[in-house]
Formats: sequence, C-alpha cells, structure tokens
Amino acid sequence: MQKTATLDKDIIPSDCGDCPIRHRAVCARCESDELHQLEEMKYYRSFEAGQTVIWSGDRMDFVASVVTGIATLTQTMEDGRRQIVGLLLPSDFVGRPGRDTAAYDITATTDLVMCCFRKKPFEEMMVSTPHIGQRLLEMTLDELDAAREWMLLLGRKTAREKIASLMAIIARRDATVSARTKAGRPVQIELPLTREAMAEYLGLTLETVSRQISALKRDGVIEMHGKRHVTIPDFDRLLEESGDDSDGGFLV
Amino acid sequence: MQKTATLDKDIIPSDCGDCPIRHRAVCARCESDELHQLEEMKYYRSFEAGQTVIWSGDRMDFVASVVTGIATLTQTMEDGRRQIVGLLLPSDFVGRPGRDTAAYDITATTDLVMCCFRKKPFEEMMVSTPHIGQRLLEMTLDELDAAREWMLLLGRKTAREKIASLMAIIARRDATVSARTKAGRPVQIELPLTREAMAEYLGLTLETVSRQISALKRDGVIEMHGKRHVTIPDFDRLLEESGDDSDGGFLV
DNA sequence: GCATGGATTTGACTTAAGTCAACGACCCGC
DNA sequence: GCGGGTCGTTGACTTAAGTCAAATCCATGC
Repeated sequence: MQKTATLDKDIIPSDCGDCPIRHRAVCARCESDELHQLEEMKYYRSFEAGQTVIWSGDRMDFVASVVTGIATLTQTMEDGRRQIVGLLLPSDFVGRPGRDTAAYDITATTDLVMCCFRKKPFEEMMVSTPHIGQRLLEMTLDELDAAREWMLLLGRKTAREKIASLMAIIARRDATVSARTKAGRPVQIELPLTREAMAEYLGLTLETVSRQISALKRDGVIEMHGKRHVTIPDFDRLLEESGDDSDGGFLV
Repeated sequence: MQKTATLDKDIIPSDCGDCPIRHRAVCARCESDELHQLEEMKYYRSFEAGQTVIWSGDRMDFVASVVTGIATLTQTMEDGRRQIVGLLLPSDFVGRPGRDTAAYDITATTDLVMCCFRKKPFEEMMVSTPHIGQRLLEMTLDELDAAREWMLLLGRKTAREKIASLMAIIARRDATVSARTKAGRPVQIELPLTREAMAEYLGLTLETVSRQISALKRDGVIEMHGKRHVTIPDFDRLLEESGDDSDGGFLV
C-alpha cells in the first residue's frame, strides 16, 4: 500500500498509465481524441487512511474513480448506528451524474488516491460520447447486483456465514489470489478493514466479528497471522461456510 | 387491482396509453419515430397473483416494464432461506441489457401486467438512441440508492423500525397518498404483500412481522382494517418509528 | 349452514447476537 | 524500557428475534 500523504494533484505523473477512469472504468472503448479530452479534465486527490473524503449531504462537484487504496460508503442513522453500503476498490467509480450532493459518507480505510473530474464537463462529455454512458450503465448494474447480493447477506446469513462471505469476496476481488483459488491452492489475503469496519459492513457488532473470526480459526477454516493477514488453506471449505453455492458470489 | 387471467398479448389495446416503457420509464424524451419503433417491438404478458414470471438462472430474452400490479425479485440460498431484493412497481424496469439469464426469481405478488421487448432489438435501439441508455442509467442509479437504503434497514434497524419503514415506503410510492402525508392528514394504504412476503423483504420471520404489526396497532401508530388495509393517523409519528430522519426515505 | 384450507395471530420457549466490562497485544514517542 | 493509546479478544450476562405449536380468522365451494 503506497504512501501518499498530501491532498493534492500532480503527485502522480500526468501520464497516469493506470488511471482507471481512462483505462478500465469509463473510457475502455474511447478513441484517442476522447482520451485526450479526459486527460485535460482530470486531477488527483490523495487521502490518508481514516480520512473522510466527503460527508453525506455535502456539495459534490466531481465524479471520481479509485486509483489505489480502499474507501467505504457509509449511511448513518441519527442515533449513530452505521451501515457500510459499498466498498470502493481500485477502478470503482464514485459520484452520480445529475446530482450535486453526496448521498453517503465516503471514508478512506487505507491510504487512497482518487482520479477526479469536475462534474459539469464530465456530464457534457457523457452526452457527446455515448460509450461513456454505456460503460457507466454496465458498472452501475454490476454495483446493483453486488448491493442485492449484500442484501441477502444482511437479511439472511448468520454471523459466521457473514464473516466467511466477506473473506471470500475479498479473496475473489484480488486477481492474483483468484487464480490460486481455482488451482485449489492455499490463499493469502490481507484484510483491508478494521474489525469495526467489518462489523459496519456486515451488520454486526465488532465483538461478534471478533468472536466469529476466532471460531473460524479454531475450526481450521482460516489461519490468522497478526490481525490482518489471513491464510485460507481450503477455499472451497470457506465457500461452504459462507452459505453461497459454489460459484454464486461475484460481489462488490 | 384489475383481473387479467391469461398469459398472453393483446389483452391491452395496442395503443397502450399507459405503457411505462414508452411514457415514463425509458422513452420519456424520444421523438415520434422512436416511439413508433418501440410500438412495433413491444408485447404484453399478464400473470396472476402468486405466479412466477421467471426463475433465477433461466434464459431471459426480453426486457420489460411493469404496467400494473406488483412483482418481487427474490434471492434464495440452497437451504431455502429467501430474501426479497427488490420490489417492482408500475413503471419499474426489469432485465439487464448485456446478460441473457435472470439473476433473481421474479414473482407476481398481485395480478400483474408487464410490457415486454425482445432483448436483441432493444439493445440495438439503445445503441442508436442514446436517450434510452441515459434514462436507463438514471433509473439504475435510483434503484442502487434504494438498494443501499435497504441495506441500512436490513443491517441496522429493529423489527419494529423495519415494519414502520415498509409502511412509510409503500405510502410514499403512492402519489395520491403522498399528497395527504404532506398535508398532515390521515393516510390509507393497502399492503400489496402477504405477511410472509413482508418477512422476506425485511429479513424477518412472518411471526415477527405479525407481532410487530400488532404492537404498532396496540400503540396507536397504525390501525388495521382487515389484513391488508392500514390507516396511518399520524404519518410523522410513523416516520419517527421508522428510524429515518424526517425526509430520508425515497425507496423502491 | 358447514367443512376446508390458507393466512394470520398468539403463546411458550430457545438461541444467536448484542451489551457491558475487563483484559491483552501492539505501536509509537520519549 | 516505559507509559499511553488504539485495536482486538474474551467472558458474563441480557435481550431481540427465531422456533415450534396452537388457536383464530376468513374466503370459498358444496
């Protein structure tokens, strides 16, 4: 996880080869002049782990895409109960064309770099470049599927299944790891969330998260090395514990 | 709730003035020749309350929009646990361009009429008519917001708050009702779901749903007349019980 | 009217997860 | 090496919601 302490542009070279808005997210099929337009518009912002990117209700005059690091979308009730409603991983898109305030708190859970575009010109470009809108529709539909899968988890799974599901999802999102799961080999993952954030994501308390992790460890489903590093000796076993059928989950 | 028993086209006059795909959902801004294209492509299907429209995993070669009635999207675990992940009300869109199997069970909970389009020509038209894709993106973003609001409900609300939230949402979705809520007048709603379906939507058991409805009745928050008809004497009181801040919920 | 069956309610009891509180592990600055 | 703070674990107890089992309600057909 690379260290990027300031909150400014130009820490990343202007020819940002990995900028996901350009290469993976929005503009995968654009021709070069459109790429150039995007290039002119974009700027970068970085955040340290724990910093808030934006508060729900604040004015949000940009859309963005995660370059490195992880952020969460959180909803809060007046009495303080909190639910994480989305994880933002590299290449994920944030922000809604056609709305000018944030609907959720966005928080960096690791050090984070985002690639931003001012909303107005982005929207104009969406009109003139249909590919972008189409790509955005695809991504939004994927997010909707992920949200619905998560609704099943929140509404129907036990605490143990929730923890197993979370680990399975984190493993699957990691390309190098997912090759190993297919090969039936042991898998190593790094949890990008504190126990408290896991609890907020899974609709549990942090004590329950801790107890269920201990239980999965006791039962040999996972091994912990330190607080964040997990070894999964048998990924299929983890999937059984998650309550998903063998190949259902393709979340977040 | 109008009775439409068969499962066929042409029960609705071919000049279907209320077809939501044409008028409200997808094509709100189309010019007349595009309307004509859509007119050529569409057909209708009706279902009785309780019938299944399509099973998760089945081939789905159409997209559709609800004309009248209500349907649910349900996810099921192998052991039979079920979670409703979406309500489809009139004008809501179903189906995903770019995928050819259904991701969820779709079930009619009341008698239902849907307006369908074969997927292939619809997709072609999306490419040639950017407005449609843009409208679809907007609708998908609204659904995503609704799903995320529901995640907060599933993960953090008590059974009593869940029931109150459901009633508030049903009331708000009804235009004639929502005028009355603003005027501070008593509100009447008809529950479009059985107790079991409410339980599946709220992540509860049907016994808990029943008990909490009784409790809200006992406490004067609602009055029941029969099993489905609800009177809400004080809508703000119901909102307090729902745990939402005064104006947060704008859900499915 | 009366039997039938599905939907709903209610009661008695159980249990998974939450709450409150103490304790342990680790990191950082001095 | 020594506090002090954050994060995580564990234990003892409570509670909201689930489970199992009986009623009750009500629409329907005979």
